[in-house]
Formats: sequence, structure tokens, C-alpha cells
Amino acid sequence: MGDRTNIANTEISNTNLGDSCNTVWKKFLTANALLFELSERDLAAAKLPPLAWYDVLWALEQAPEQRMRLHELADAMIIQRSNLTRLIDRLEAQGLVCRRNCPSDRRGSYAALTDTGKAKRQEMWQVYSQSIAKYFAQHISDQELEVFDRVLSQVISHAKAEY
Amino acid sequence: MGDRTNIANTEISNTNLGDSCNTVWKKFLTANALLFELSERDLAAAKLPPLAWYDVLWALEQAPEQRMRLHELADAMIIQRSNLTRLIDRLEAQGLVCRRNCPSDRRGSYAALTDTGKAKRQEMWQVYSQSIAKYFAQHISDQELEVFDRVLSQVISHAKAEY
DNA sequence: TAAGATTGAATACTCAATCTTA
DNA sequence: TAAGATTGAGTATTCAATCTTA
Repeated sequence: MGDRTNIANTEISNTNLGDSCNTVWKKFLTANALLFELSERDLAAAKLPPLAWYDVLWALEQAPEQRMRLHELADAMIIQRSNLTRLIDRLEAQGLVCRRNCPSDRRGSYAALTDTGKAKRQEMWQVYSQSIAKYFAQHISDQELEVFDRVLSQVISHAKAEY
Repeated sequence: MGDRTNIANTEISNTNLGDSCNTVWKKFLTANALLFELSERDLAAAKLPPLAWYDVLWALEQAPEQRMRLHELADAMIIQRSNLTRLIDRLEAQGLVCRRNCPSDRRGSYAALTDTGKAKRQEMWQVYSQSIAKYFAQHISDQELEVFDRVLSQVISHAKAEY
């Protein structure tokens, strides 16, 4: 990654911080892509739905009354609303969630978790948690975990403000 | 994230390591999605192509003779071959890369960087490097960067072996 | 028989436009 | 006028099948 066009700047010299940061950024993207693929593969091998479905089911299970407004869910998942509309269509077709009218704002809808959806999430978690353990948890110590948590929390909070 | 079904296991109690790991894993995914979106948005605002194009151009510029076999490029980018075929089609249509026959294996092809492609990568880097600085570099110290580098390298090397 | 690359068909995603209600 | 949600059209991605050469 990174240009080395500023070689004139020999004062910064041996440890070019900008470059090491770009290297780490690239590794961040690579690790994400690899682990996502491997996790998806593990789910598919167990004949289970993709991670995007898990994210919906998990978000709903966390939410009060196990339901969320569609635009909130889209924001939480960092996907576009039109994308979420169709994602919910698919989950609803499988009976994992259902749409409910919003009484206080008749423009809006809720996506609500069904019992089937709850069961499916648990089934997926049996597999997904193993993937996280294998591909991620196994390679990071408690102290390193703290560093990741601190940095990522900071990055996310700034990014959400920009988003 | 994470089930809390093993509450019987009160000995591990207060700091449940498994759970904190799942939380960090989720933050990892969230940060990646947010920063990817923000970077894409910055590029689009400058009327520049998406990150996937940058990745192709960058990989080729690093490679010996600024060219790579298509299957190597697909592996490096962690995308499927059919996906890469069409990605290269688009870049080729814009004159940023060109396909070259492989003399030693007549089944195969190279993707080679053109001068236009090289220039475009530099133009993209002007914008992309700013995004990395704003959204990532600014929030991580040198020491934290070292931790990220160590952990991610480990994760990637294990994941590639599984992939 | 298998590997490198491409293709077709089906699915998923994005962007802009639309419809309804605030 | 704007927000919540959906739709249509275009683009991108996936999966399986195909073609060529090793």
C-alpha cells in the first residue's frame, strides 16, 4: 500500500509511520474478508443461511420486545434501506421474522422476531461461534483484546458520526 | 452477540472471556463496514472508481513486471474467479489494465497494468489515503498499531491456510 | 483427470424514483 | 417539505456448467 513518493523527506526516515499504518489497514481489510468467507463457508456447510441473516436475527433478539423499526435495523446493519427491505422479504418468506405495523407512525413498520427465527439464530450460533473461536479468538490474548476493543470503539464512534 | 446459556458455569463468572471476544469480533465487522462505506463515499464524491478497482491496480503495481496471473489476483483479492473475470473486463474497458497471453501456460492469462491504470491509481490514492488517515490512522497509536499488526498477521496466516 | 478462465442463469445490491403519512 | 418504506432498472456477485489446455 501507500506511495513512497516523498522520499525527499528522509528526516522521518526508517520507520515511516504513515506506511506502517497503511499496511495495518490493508491487513485489517484482508483479515475481515478472509474470516467472513470462512464463516460463511462453515454456515453453508451446515446448510444454514448467510451471516447477513444472522445479523438481522441477532439485532432483533437484542432489541426491546424483539422488534425494530426497519430504518433502525438498516442503520444498525450498515446497509441501505432498499437492501434491507428485500433482506426482510427473504427472512419473512422463511418465517424467521414478520412485519408489524407501527401504531405511532403509520408510515413505518417493525420487523419482529418469530419463534422460528429465534430457534434458527441459536442453530446458527452453534456454528458461527465455533468459527469465531477458530479464526479469531484463538489468535488474540486478553490484553490484545482490550487494545482492539479500545481502538475499534473509538473508530466506530467517530465513523458513525460521519456516516 | 453470544449466548449466555452456560450460566451454570459461574466459576468463570465476572469477566466472561468468550463474550468479550464476541463483542470485539462484532466491533471488528462493524468498523470494517463503516470505514469501507466512508472510503467508498469519499472516492465517489471525487468521481473516482470503487475500492475494488483500487485493489486490482495496487496489486498489479506491486507485482513483478506489474502483471499477475488472473487466478493469483483472485486469490490475493479474496474474490471468486468469475467475479474477477468481470472485474477485469470493466477495468480493461476503461483502459486501466490489459489482458496478455501467458506463454508458459496457454490456458492462462495475465492482467497487466497500463500507464493509464498507474495514473488512475495515484489519483485514487490521493483520496483514499486521506480516508484511511481520517477514519483509521487518527484513532490508533503506534503501540496499538503494533498490536494490530501482530494479531492480524497471525489471523491472516492461519486463515489463508484454511482458505 | 484436473487447472485456468470464461459464460449463463439466478440472486443480491445500488441508485433514483415513487407512494404514503408526518 | 420531508421521512419511512418500497419498487424498477441497472449493475455486480454467485454457483454451476463449459471450453481449452496441462
